[in-house]
Parts: sequence; C-alpha cells; structure tokens
Amino acid sequence: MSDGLNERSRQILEAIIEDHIDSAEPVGSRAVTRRHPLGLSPATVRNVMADLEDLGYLCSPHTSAGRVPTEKGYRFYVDTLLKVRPLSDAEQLGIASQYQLKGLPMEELLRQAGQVLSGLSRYAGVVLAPRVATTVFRHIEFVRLSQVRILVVLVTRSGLVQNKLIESDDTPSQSELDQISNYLNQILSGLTLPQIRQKLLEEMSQEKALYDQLLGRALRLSEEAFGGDMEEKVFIEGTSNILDQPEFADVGRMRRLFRTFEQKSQLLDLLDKSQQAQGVQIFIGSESEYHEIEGCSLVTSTYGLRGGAVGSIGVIGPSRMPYSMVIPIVDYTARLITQVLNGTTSQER
Amino acid sequence: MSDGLNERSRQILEAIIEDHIDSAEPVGSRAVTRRHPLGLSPATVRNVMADLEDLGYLCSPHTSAGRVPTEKGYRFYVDTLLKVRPLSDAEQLGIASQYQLKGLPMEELLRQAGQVLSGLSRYAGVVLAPRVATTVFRHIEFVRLSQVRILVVLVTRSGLVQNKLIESDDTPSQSELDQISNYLNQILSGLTLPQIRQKLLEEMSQEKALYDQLLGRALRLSEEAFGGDMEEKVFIEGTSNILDQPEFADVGRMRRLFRTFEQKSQLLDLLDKSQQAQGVQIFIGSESEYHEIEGCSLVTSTYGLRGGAVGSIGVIGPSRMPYSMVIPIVDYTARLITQVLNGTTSQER
DNA sequence: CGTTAGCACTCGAATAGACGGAGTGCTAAC
DNA sequence: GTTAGCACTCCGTCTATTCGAGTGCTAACG
Repeated sequence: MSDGLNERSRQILEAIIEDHIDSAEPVGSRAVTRRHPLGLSPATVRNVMADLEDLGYLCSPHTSAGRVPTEKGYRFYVDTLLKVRPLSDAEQLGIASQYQLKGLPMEELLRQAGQVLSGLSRYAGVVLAPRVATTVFRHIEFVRLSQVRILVVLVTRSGLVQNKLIESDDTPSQSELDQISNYLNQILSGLTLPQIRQKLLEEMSQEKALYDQLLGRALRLSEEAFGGDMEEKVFIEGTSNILDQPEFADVGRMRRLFRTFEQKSQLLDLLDKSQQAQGVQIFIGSESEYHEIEGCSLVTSTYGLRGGAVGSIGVIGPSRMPYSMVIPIVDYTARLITQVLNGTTSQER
Repeated sequence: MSDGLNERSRQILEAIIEDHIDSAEPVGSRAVTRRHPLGLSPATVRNVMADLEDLGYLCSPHTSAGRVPTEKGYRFYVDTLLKVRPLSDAEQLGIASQYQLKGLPMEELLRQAGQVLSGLSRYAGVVLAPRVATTVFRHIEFVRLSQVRILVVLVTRSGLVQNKLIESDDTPSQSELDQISNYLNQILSGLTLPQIRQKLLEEMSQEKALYDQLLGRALRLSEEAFGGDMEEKVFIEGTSNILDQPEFADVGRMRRLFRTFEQKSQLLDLLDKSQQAQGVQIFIGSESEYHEIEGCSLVTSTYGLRGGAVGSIGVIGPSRMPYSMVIPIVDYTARLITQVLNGTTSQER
C-alpha cells in the first residue's frame, strides 16, 4: 500500500486508536485481541504494533506500557480509517431543539452555538465570528451624538451590525450626515470592505472632493469609519468541560491550554485557516507549528451565506477525541447556523 | 474589648494572617515569633492561638500543623486590622499607563479594565457592565433595514450604546421612523428605562394614540425597543491567572470555580449587591450563602457617573489574598473608569 | 497570674523497599 | 507467517520507617 500499511495493520491501528479514545489509557496487545475479534494472537498484534511504532503511528510512554497514538496516528485515522455516520433525523432534531434562534442578534446566536457544541461534545466550543473585512457592505448610517462624536452603524449583507464611535472636532450636522450616508450607500453598495477602502482612495484622488466640500467630508468620515481595528472575534464557550478530561489532571498542561484560550491569537489563526477550505476540517495537536495546543485537536466547519464562508465554528478538546461523534455534530451545527443566517438574510431582500 | 480580643491577640492574628497570605501555608507559633518581634515566646503565642481558634478566627488543618485563618478571621482582618496604604502617584501612573482609553467603545474599555486588574493582581478581573435598566435615556434612533426589520440604536447618558433588532410585519418608512424617534427623544429624554416603560403605558392609555396613527406606531415600536432582555453583562478576564495559585492545585476545586465563572449568575448577584453600597467592598468565601466560591474572595468597587454607580469592577481570587495591595488597586481602577466615563460624558453635553 | 521552658505526643510528608501486574521483545516451534 | 512461551522491564501501589514541624500540657519562674 502507498502508506506502507496493509489491511490488517490498518485494522489494528484503528482498533488501538478507538480503544484509546474510549479508555484514555495506553492499549496493549492483549486488550486489542480481546475487544476486537480479528482472529489473531497477542503476539502477532505485538509484531504489528512494533511496525506501527517504527512507522510513527504509535508510541509507548515507557517500555512496558501499551501503545498510544501519535499525532501522525490520529492524522492517519481521521484521514483514512474513520467513517463518519451522518446524524439521524432524531439526533438532528435533538440538536436543533437546543437553540432559541428567534430574534437573537448574531453575536448571541454564535455564542449559543458555541455553548451547544460544548454541551454536546463535552469539550469546549469555539466560534470565529464573521469578519467584517470580508463581508459585503449593505448599509451605513451616521448618528450625531454630540459636537465631537458620531456613531457609525454599519450593516453588512449578512445582517451583521457593527458599531463604531468616531470622534472629530468638526462634525457635520445630522442632515449633512444623512446626505453623506445616502451618498455612501449609493456608491459602496455590494462592495467588500477592502474594495471599499480602495474605492475611497480612488475617489479622493480624483480631486472631485476638492471642490465638493460635502463629498470631501463624506470621504474623510468614511475613511475613519472603515479604517481601524474591526478586529475579529473568537468566542470560546464551555472551557470548564475540558477540565473533566483525564489528560488535564496535570495542572501545568491545563494552565498552558487556558492561557492559549485567553490569548486567542493561536485559535484565531487556526479558525481563519479553516475558513479557506470547505466543510469539516481537523487540526491535530501541534501540527503546523501550533505548539501551544499540543495534545489537543480542533474540529471545525465553516458557516456562511450562499456565496462562501463568513466564519468558523468548532470544538477543541484533547486529540483523544471521539471524532466519529464530534465531526457530524460540528458539521450539522455549522449547516444549521448557515441556514439561520440565510433565513434572516432572505427576509431582508 | 467588644469582640473579645485584646491588643496582643489582634497583633498575633494579624501576624498570622499576613504570614499566611505570604506563604500560603499554615502558620506555626515559632514562625510568628521569628518574623514578628513581639517579644513573646512561642509558648505564649500558642496559648493565644488556641484562644483565637476557640473564637473561630483560626483553625488547624490537622493536629500538628500550624493555623490557618477562617473566613471569620479574614473578615475581622479586613474590617478591623487592615490598614490600606493609598497608591503613590507613581503607582497610579503605572496603572493608568496600561490603558489605551482613546475612543474605545465602553464594552472594550471595561474588558480592558478587567484585564489590567487581572494583570496587576495576578487574579481574575471581573466587571459588571452598566445595566441599561438603570441608566438614563439620552437618544434613540431607528434605522429601517428592510420591510420587516428595524435596528434600534439606544444611547444612554453615560454614552452606552445599545442595539436591538426588532421585527414587525408593518414597518413604517424611514421618514416616519425619523418622526417617531424625534417624538420619543422629546418626551423621554432624561428618564430611566423603568420610568420610560411606565410613561409609555400612561401615554398609551391616554387614548391620544387612538386617533394619532403615527403616535400609536411610535408607542408600539418603543414598547418593543425598550422591552425584552436587556440583560446584564459580566466579564471575567484573566481567569488563567488563578491557575497559578497553590490552593487550586487540586483539580476538583478549580473545576468548581471555573463552572462558577461560566454560569456567572453567582458573580452577577455579588456584583449587583456591591453596587448598592459606595466604595470598595469585600466578599469573603461562602459568606451569605454563596457556597460556590468557597475559599475565594471578591474585592469590588463601583464606577459610574456623578449621580451614582452604574456598574462594578473588581478582582476575584483565593481568600488568601494580599488585600492591602488589591484594595487600593481596585479602588483606583474604579475611580479611573469613572473619570473616563464622566470625561466622555461631559464632552457630550 | 501571666509567661515561659520543657517534653511527650500527633500527624503529615518524604523516603525506601517490596510486590504484583501489565506489557513488551525475542526465540523457537508450529 | 503465526503463535506459544519466557525472561525482562517498568509502573503503580502498598507498607514501613523516618523526620520534622507543631501542638497541648504541665510545671517552674518572676
């Protein structure tokens, strides 16, 4: 076989990984033969296990313990061995019924999704909220709060509402602001924020602004409104679930994980990456230099609108994770979120 | 003395508690005499310690360990023995410099305050965000998003911006909405939300609405806008700091604490309670039936506008906490926040 | 009478050794 | 190629022992 494993080796590897996922303990050769009727003796299994260890799929914590999957082992398992059973209708309903989707603002909806995922998986739920930067402009409104402060309300096509307060010494009157927003709504509709920035630059360089004072103001204002830190938001829900996992009985490991949760930048990177691709994606341990989440895996999927993904949602837990349960749950949840978002969007049209 | 402690007993109690705060370990009689020049022998101290134990200020984990403060002990300490040294100018500057206050929306400001508190104290920072329900109405704006959806932007006098999406089959046009918001801004300015609700009810019952269709719509709309779940928000920042505390080496305790953090309702209660009073308040352990935070203390203060408190901010950590450091930090931070909020408010006038 | 020295006692933490069990790797036989 | 057998390794657990810190009590001291 291309990966150097014959059918039997695969079966044994699968058996070991699944036993380990169940038990959280190293798996020995006897245990494999007992729980899996392969018609082989422990000795044979031992030989195969030695081979699997040589190939890097397994390792032993010490001489006389059983074997434990390596990251490479898990990777091979999820890529090749794992067969995910789709959720039954009843299961889908069970999940869907945990949501109260009615009239929630998007942020709350996403948080809730994270909580539900966390509850179902018994791990932590993670959510990458839609990035304003990639969504499509729909509507802008300026509200003059005072002589120096203006509230900018930005609505994207997906229904995401973003507020920003900008301060300026020279705020236009409300009626001027209304004109400005009318103008911006006209020329910017349907563009993404990066496109908008470029467009604004073009407009400004065209010098029209020089003889149209209002236009000039509009452009300066919108520069402020669209610039700056529309930062991306990561929610992590149900972190305390992870405390139940035996692998985190060690306080040091826990601490590292929670620090990672707090920084969020690592997770943000990963969730961001997951958005490039379609469907469920799985990140295992410190693959691709994310050392802080060593021993953990992240199962994500993307949600979004017809067009494409606007965010990611998933579950983080120890690499020893029942992928065959978690994957369909994440998958279905992402679809559910997508449905809801599209539902409200369609009303908007 | 009224509490049954003479001067010497107090000194010894103070010494024990402070030693324990430093060391996290039971304090023995010898240790007290060594580190505190009271001119007493260990035996004498032992006698006093036995008395203090009888009175409930101390207890021993087991026969031949030193003594550890009880909750009653900590309570007596913070109420009677503790003398807080106000922060020096340099220290104040050191804290203030950690903030980037410019142009942050309030939620971010508060989160940041929580993070700074957490960083300074090495415990977790907690923040109760202003409750919309008690703040004063300043401005309302309706933005028509679609045939069935309206965005309500509500600005309170303290500068808090609250969004709400409401859905209705029969949305007025934008110009009607503008009329409505003008009307509401006129009649509601300066009222609190509960007052507003009452006022709305009155207006509606006055039947003026019956023959003024627009007014009727306005009232129905604002009913929706001001009703519903303007829930209170608690932020907890820097939870992973707490993992460093030796008292949480035990995983079970940690788990309970983190669960409490996730539920937030306990903390919300306490923070809410802290808002009743002025200045720094200290909640110790499971005093007043909050059993979930047994062994933990909460140091809070309120921030707000001239008028009164709109929220609380504080630090949660083990009861064995250097109160003499934490209290002035919390106190100063709360003042700082208040200043900033009032600063932006005054600009608004 | 308050304070102190002395002493027996208690208990937990740390250390070391013994034991059992689970599991391996190797070799030789099937 | 597979399997049985066997020696070996190593961990986790249990026990016994020791050590030290700290207490409570009693008697002596000023």
